Amino acid sequence: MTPEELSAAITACLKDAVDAGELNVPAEALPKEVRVERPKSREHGDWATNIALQLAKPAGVAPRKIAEVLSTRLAQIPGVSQVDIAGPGFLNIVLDAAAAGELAKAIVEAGASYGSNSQMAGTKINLEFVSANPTGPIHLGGTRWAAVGDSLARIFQSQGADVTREYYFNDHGNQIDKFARSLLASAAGQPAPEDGYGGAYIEDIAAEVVAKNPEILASEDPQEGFRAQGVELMFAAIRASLHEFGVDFDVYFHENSLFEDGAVEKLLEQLKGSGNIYAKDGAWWLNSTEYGDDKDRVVIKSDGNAAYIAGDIAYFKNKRDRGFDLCIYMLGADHHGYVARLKAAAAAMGDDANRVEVLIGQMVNLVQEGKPVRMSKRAGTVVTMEDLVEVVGTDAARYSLARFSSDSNIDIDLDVLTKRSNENPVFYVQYAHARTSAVARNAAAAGVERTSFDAAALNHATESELLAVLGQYPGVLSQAASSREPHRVARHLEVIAGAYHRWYDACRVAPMGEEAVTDTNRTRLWLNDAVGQVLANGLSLLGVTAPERM
RNA sequence: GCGUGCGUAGCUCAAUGGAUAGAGCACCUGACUACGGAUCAGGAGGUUGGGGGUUCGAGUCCCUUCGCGCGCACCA
Repeated sequence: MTPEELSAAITACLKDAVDAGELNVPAEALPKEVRVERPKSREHGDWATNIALQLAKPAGVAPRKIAEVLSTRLAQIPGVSQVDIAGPGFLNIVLDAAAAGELAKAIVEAGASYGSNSQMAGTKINLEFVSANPTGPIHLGGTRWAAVGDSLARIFQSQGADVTREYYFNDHGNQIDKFARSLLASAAGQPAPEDGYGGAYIEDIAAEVVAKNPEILASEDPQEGFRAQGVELMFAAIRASLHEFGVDFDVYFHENSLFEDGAVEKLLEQLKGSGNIYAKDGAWWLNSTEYGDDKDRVVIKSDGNAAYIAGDIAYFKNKRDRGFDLCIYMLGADHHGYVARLKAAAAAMGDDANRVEVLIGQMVNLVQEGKPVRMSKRAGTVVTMEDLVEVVGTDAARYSLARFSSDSNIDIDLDVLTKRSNENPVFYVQYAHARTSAVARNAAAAGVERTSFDAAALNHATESELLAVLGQYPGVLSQAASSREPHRVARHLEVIAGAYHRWYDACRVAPMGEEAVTDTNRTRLWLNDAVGQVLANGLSLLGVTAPERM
C-alpha cells in the first residue's frame, strides 16, 4: 500500500463518516485529500495524519473526539493492522507487513515509470534558464541554473507536462558591441577597452577569427566581422559546455530575430492603443507599478528607439503565439527587479500575468580557507562550468548544485572542490545504486530469482523503513514539481540510500554458504531491485548517472 | 533609504504549520576475517540571530530589531 492509496482510503472514510452523520463538518471544510505523513518516530506507527486536528475548528468538536470516530473506520481499511490516537489528536496507523511489502513488487513492475504521474498532462511549459550572454564562458552561477533548470524540466516531464527548454540568446545590444570591440582590440594587439572583456578566451577567439579571415583587420568594418564570427564561436563553446554537462536546449532563441522582422515595432504600435501604456516626457511607459514594480518603465525611448523591455514584451508574445500555457523564467538574484516588469509585460498584452512565473535563485559564492573569494579573472578565481566539470566530473557537479534550495546562497569551497570531492553525497547515493547491482549479481550467482514473492516476509524493521521511503518517492516528485524545487528529489534519494545501506547491513539477499534458496531470499531480491530502480529513476531526474559498479 | 532573499550543530546545508529540529563533512568510540568498509552502530555537538504576536501546536506565518547577499536607468 502506498501513502497515496492510504490517503485515498482515509479520505473515503472521512466522507462516509460525514454522510453517516457521525461528524458534522461543513462541506467546504473537507479536504479533497487527507494528507498522510511519515512520523519521525517509529513509535508513532508507519503513517500518521493530523486530519482530526484540522477539522476540530470547523466541526466545533474536540480533535480527539473526531479522531475516535475516524479511528474505528480506519481500522476497517484492508491492510491497516492498527490505529492509535496520540497526543492532541494524531491518528497513527500501522500497516500489515504484507500490505506494506506489496510495494516492492509494484515498483519493479512499474520500472522507469515509478514516480511518474499525469497531473501536469496537457500543460505546455516554456522553461527558460541560463540564457547567459555570449560574451564569455558560463560561470558558476549559470552552471547552477543549468543543473537546477534541467532537473526541473525533467521533473515536470515526469509529471506529464510538455516542456520546452529555452535559452534566450542575447545577440543584440551593447554588451555584444563591447565584446566585439574587445576581440578587435586583442587582434590588433591593443589592450582591452575600458569597459570591455579581458581574459584568455578573448585572445583565443580573436586569434581564431583572424586565422579564418586573415584579411579581417584590413576590411571595411572589422568590428562587425569580429562581432558576427566571435559571437558564433563563443556561442558554440557555450553549447558544447552545456552539452558536456548533460543539458541540451530545445530552442535557442535569438533576441535579434525579434527586431529583424519588425515584430517589436509592430507590437509597440499595437500597445500604444492598450490601457497599459501611456505617453509622458516624449517617451512611452509601461504601468509596471500595477504589478509591484517600484516605478513605471520606459518601453519606447524619447528618441523613438525601443527600450530593452520592449524586447521582453515581444518575446513573451512570441512564446504565447507558440502555444505555451506557462512561461517560466529562471533568473539570478541580480535580476529580481525583473519579476514585476515581466508580469506587467504579460498584462500589457492583455494576457493573464499568471502566465508568467519568475523563479529567482540566489547567488553562488566562492570560499577559500573559510573566506569569501570574489570572482576575478585577474586573481584566477573565475570558476566556469568547464572548470567545475574538469575537477569533479559532471555527476558530482550537477548533483552538488541541484541538492540545495535555490532560495539559499550557496558557498562553494575551492579547496573542497579540488581536494576532497568524494565528500559529495552523490557518491553515497551512487554507491547505494552500485550496491543494489552487486547484490543482484550475487543473488543471480546463488540461484536467487524473482520468481515468487511473499510480501509478508519483508517484516524486518529496516524493511519497513525502506518500504516507507520508497513509497514516499512519488509524493516527493509531485511536491518538487509543484514547488519548483528539484533539491527535494536529491535529498530524498539520500534518505533512500541511507535506508538501503542499513537494510543491507541487516538483511541478506543471497543465502549463506550451502543454505537453500528460500522465498525470503527471492522476496528480498524484489526489494533490492525496487531500490535500484527508484535510485536510478531519481538520479536520472537530476541528470546524474546510476553506475552498476564504482 | 526603498524593495527582495537569507540567518538552523565547528563547517556546508535539510526540515508541504505537527510529536524528541535532522543529514553529510570534521571530531571521539566501536562492528560480522560471509552479498563491495565509498558501509553500518554509538557518542559529542542547538536558546533555529534577538524580542514580541497569531495558533491546540511556530525554524516555518505576522510585527519589530540586528547582521549578510542582491537589486533599485529614457543601459542592455
